[in-house]
Amino acid sequence: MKFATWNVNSLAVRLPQLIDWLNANPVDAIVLQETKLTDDKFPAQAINDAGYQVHWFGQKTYNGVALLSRTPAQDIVKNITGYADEQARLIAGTVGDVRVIGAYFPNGQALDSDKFVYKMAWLDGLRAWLASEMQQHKQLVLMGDFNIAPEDRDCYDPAAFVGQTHTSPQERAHFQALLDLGLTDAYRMFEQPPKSYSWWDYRMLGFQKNKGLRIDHILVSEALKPRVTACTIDRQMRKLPKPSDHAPVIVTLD
DNA sequence: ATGGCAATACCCTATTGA
Repeated sequence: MKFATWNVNSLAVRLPQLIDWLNANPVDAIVLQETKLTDDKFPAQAINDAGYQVHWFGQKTYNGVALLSRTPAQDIVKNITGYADEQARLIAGTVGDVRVIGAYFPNGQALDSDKFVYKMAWLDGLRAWLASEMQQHKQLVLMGDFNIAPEDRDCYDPAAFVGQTHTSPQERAHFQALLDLGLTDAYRMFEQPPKSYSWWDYRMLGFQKNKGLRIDHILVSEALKPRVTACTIDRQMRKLPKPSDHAPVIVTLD
């Protein structure tokens, strides 16, 4: 069984890459972030034709998420129950015996910005909802673009990020709080190449110089953890013409 | 050594991303 997450940075632009990727990587489910499409513009037919069921939840210009699965997903939830949000950032569904949650965490922009206040409140809301969700679904995976680099080794230059978002103690405390709920970072269950990242800035030859961040994550519940056999980042996607700035992350389970 | 991007909306320059 395989699950994946990918921030596509506009599904309108990245749809051909997604279809090609699904053909080459027949995962059981994948969650997408930053589709940047209103619901009426979502390319459901092309995704169905590729062999996937899909639920989506979007808005114009920003955000937007989707859950694709080979078998139909049940009990779909959009955004965080109990946290009123104007932005389309989360979608959940049950695929087989696993509760799959796909999320596009807020960026935060700057530590002193209103957007950072929103990021903290959103994370509070996520944790509260997730705690109850995990009680109802022992086999659960939370994946997406977390916009948090959990450790210094997840950032190409930790010193340069001091005072900025993505690596701040506040954000890392929130990431740890998710782990404390009983979740495990699937990527770190295995030995990985040093300087492994999932996002590289389009500017400054970020990818060519491997100046990146590992901010796209797959967290698994205790019940799911023993089934995990691999977790990888598909860097190849970042090498294509017109790439997303994020690479897909894939987890394999027994 | 430095700086180098992309997508969207709306009206061609601004905003946002991370």
